Amino acid sequence: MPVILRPEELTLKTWVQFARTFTRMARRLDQALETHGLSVPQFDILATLGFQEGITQQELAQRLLVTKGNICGMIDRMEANGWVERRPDPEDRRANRLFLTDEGRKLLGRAMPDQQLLLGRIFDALKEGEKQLLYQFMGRLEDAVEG
Amino acid sequence: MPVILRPEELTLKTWVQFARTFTRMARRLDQALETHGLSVPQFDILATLGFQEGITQQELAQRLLVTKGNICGMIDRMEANGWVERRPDPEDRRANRLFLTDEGRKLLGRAMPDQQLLLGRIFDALKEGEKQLLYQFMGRLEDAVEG
DNA sequence: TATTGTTATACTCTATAACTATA
DNA sequence: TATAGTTATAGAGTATAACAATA
Repeated sequence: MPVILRPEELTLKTWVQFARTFTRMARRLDQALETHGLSVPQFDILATLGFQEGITQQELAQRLLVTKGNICGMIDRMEANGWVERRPDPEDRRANRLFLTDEGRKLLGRAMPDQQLLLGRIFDALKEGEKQLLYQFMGRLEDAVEG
Repeated sequence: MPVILRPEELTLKTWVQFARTFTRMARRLDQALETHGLSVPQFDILATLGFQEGITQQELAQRLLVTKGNICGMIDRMEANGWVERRPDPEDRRANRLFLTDEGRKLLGRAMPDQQLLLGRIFDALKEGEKQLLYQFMGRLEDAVEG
């Protein structure tokens, strides 16, 4: 039975529940990633490169909403682990293009199905149309954030 | 015009958008809290105590989904700032009961309206019924997280 | 024995800012 | 001048685990 909230308290409570749900889901996903020796930000980088290789560090930073200094350190560690590779951009000698190594691709191939399975089980709580709606709501909320 | 996604990609994309929206909103709220010298976790503690004073550190930890060791350090810093107060529980000498100081209450009184204004502006992107729906979805998703 | 809180330790992610090399 | 990346630094929040006091 759905809880109905009064308008005055609805916004705040929705945000609190939003944050709570995000935290719980993120931790569950993090827990699953640990079995692969990955953190969430590292997985995000692997997944982004799996989707589109050859982007620059700057582009990666913008997609993941972090600074380039942050990405630089992340890539240092991930390159040391043999998961990703920096290749000089032949047309702009300031820039690096980022690629997955074979090992990085294999690692992503092991971790991604886990994540999808977990997400699938959780999102089973919503019907197809509800998921579409949620996706929409998220987009509208993101657009409504100023700055 | 709403974007329609194919079922196969919907779950993953919804999660990615979910995480992205949460991050953006949390940073915007954090930015506003900085003007009061507060972090998000600190605000969460003030708000929790503003809602219900006299809880123990353990109870606070459980509500905020963090460990008691974490809370202990947070309260150390916030007590040093003069925002909260530990009072020994007369009935259980192991426990502390937590209270806002006058200054903590004033600080919360300054920071909370900011946060509510910001949230109000962002959540204006959703109609009343949509907010209710989102609140519901979040509760169902949280319940679907195992562990 | 179990629980509350404390302490010590360590780690990850994050940001800022100054620096370099190129554009 | 502006941009891509690097480096150094700092800080917050988080967890784990061992410990003390009390229940």
